[in-house]
Amino acid sequence: MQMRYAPSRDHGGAMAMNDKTPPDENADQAAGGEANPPTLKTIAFMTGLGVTTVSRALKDAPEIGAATRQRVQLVARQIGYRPNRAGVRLRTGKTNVISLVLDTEEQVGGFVSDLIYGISEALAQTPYHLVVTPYSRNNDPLEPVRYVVETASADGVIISRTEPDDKRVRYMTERGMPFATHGRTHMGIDHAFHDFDNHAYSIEAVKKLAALGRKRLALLAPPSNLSYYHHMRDGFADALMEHGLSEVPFPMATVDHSIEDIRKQTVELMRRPNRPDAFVSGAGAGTFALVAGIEEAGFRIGQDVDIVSKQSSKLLHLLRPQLYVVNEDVRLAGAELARAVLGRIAGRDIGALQSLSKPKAVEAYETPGSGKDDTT
Amino acid sequence: MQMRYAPSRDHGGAMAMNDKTPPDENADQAAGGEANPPTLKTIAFMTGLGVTTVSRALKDAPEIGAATRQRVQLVARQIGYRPNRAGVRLRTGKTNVISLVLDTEEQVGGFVSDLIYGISEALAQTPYHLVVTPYSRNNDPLEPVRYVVETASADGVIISRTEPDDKRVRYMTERGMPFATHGRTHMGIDHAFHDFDNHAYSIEAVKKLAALGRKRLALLAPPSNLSYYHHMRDGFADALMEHGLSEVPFPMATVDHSIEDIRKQTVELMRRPNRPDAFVSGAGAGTFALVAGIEEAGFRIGQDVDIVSKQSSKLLHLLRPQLYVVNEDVRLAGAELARAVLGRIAGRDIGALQSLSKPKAVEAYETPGSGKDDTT
DNA sequence: TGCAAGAACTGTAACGTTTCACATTGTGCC
DNA sequence: GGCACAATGTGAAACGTTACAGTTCTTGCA
Repeated sequence: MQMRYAPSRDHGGAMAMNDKTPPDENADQAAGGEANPPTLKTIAFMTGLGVTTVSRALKDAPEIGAATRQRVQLVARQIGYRPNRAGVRLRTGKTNVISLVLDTEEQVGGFVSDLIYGISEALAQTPYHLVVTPYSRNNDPLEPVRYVVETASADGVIISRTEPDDKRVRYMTERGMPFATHGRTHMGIDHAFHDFDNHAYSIEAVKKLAALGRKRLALLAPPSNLSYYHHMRDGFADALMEHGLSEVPFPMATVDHSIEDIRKQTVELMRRPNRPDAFVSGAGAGTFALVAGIEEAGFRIGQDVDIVSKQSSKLLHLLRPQLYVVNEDVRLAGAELARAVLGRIAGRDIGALQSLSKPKAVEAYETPGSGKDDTT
Repeated sequence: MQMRYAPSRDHGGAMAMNDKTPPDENADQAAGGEANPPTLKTIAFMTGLGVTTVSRALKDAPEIGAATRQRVQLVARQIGYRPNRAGVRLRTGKTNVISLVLDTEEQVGGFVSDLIYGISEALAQTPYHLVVTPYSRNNDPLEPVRYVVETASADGVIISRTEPDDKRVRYMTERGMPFATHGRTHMGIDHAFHDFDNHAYSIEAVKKLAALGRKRLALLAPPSNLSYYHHMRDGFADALMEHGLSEVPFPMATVDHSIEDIRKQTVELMRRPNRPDAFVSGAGAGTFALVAGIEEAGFRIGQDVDIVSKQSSKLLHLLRPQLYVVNEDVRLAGAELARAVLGRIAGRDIGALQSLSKPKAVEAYETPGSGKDDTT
């Protein structure tokens, strides 16, 4: 698949061998050596054009003749030309990078993996790279964002752990940095986001528990500074009201607490006289702790207590088949978030870049072997 | 914290206002406007030096006077100078990027999150960014690596899912790309790695099961193409021999299979006449499936069957307290891997960049509340 | 025929950095 | 006094790209 350096097409006008200098020592005709990666200059030399023309031709600029354009693009493809990221970035400021800002204390459960995979998938067919920018929950969450903005080290940012009044959102909006949030805000700023509908989730969860005849419900909620705390809590409260159920407050535990803490708090809660007879849980890992605490206090899931839990992995039914679960597709969330930032970067309308993922129905355990068993 | 542009220190020789042009419109003395980020030129202008001198002074080059060096560094610090990554990269080829190459079908369990957090932590105090380069298990694992090498888009690479004869290792070694592997190889190539000692792990696991009086053990192993399959299997076999136990083959399930598949296979295995009375499991998520399968077949953990399992999260004891676990610190692995690549990039000796993490002792469930209870 | 206008292409400069080869001192030594 | 030589600093060029301001043709039209 060898391209000749001075094509003899008698097609465009002056095609005489010109004096353009070949890029460095590439002149030794592809002698099987360690050829440096081709640049615009390489293509310019091969086609006999100027680098400006080549640059333009590759991005379909209108002032380049159709024949030339095709010729350049053909050559570029043949020799596997890839624009040098540093060159582009230096000249234009465009980094082709999306920064995912992550809290490194994030709870277990594959949440982060799935998010990253989802984003990666969406970015795969684009020139964008994904860089992970971590921060510790103890530090200012604004700091990593400020870093990215100040150093202009990404074209777009994805953040999670969104708060109702989120300074990162305000900051990036002010600075004009495209971004998308995992979770919504309530601060009068319109921005791209993807969110799981936790309001609907807790309504469904309560409905399920009501149908099971449960009366006194506790909520294992997110930390109260996060937006989805409010969504989940509001849905919970609304549904309690609607079904005439009461809440057993459980303020000492959130999904951010350690497994150990949640377990302890649950034991304590269950030993109270007015213990709950059901839980709605905001996170899979937390549910592990809930179950442990409940059983340690001497009660049984599905009998004394029912639990509806969100989960992003599929492990809960293996923990206790009696659990009711709602699956949250975090991988999808990642893909949506990527789509959203890319949209913002491309200048698309914010309205089109906001999505809410409705929870599926509450699932009970489906006894295995009920499907077709293929062997023996 | 305002720096004057023409400092009046009568210290170094000629300090007269020179003709060097101020960088773009920064000349309007920090008028509260959107000042562009400072560059070498900015510092050169402020100090009255040439950009070459400034560049040298900042990297402690020997041909710069101590006084000048300090002066430059002071100014740089004051105005918050950060080298422009694109500039450096274009000029030197150095990207200040570490690429983590990940299989996006990776099993659940927070493995990836922890790895990333570990790496991030180690990278935090360096100029390095972490970019995640995904690939699908269906595609050629060499492809993402080739991409990184060909486009020189990172200074170093971390790979996992290492095979005994790993073409990625060969490729990167040939191309001189610094890298570290999560897992060892056996191909006569010396390279940086971090690994968990799975050989020791399965020996400990078998020992534990032997002590419990178990006789017929099955192994939920990694897929046989991966290096640690052999380590784990060899340790398993050695220990069986030593303790005079026998193996019940369990070849139809590996830790890479879906939860569902493992569960099914386990049920089938347990219904055989010569069912195992114990398992050694290579992964936490797999153990969930094992437990489900065992119980579905009508047996009880801790009674009819014992299991020793590796885990990276801390959930197994909440699943069944009767399980025996060995914790694998993946976050540590991440940090070690980062240290290792950085070491390779710095040209350090390979020998110093190989580490093996010994398993801790096999842990039984510690009944909660046995420690100090602080409330009530 | 002359000329304006368009089409097609080009060179130069710039982004911020480092490297190279060179310039300007002052200093020690004979 | 002259000279070599450190010590210290310097401008220019280059990395690969794109934007700007031309330049060279061809073509249409008065």
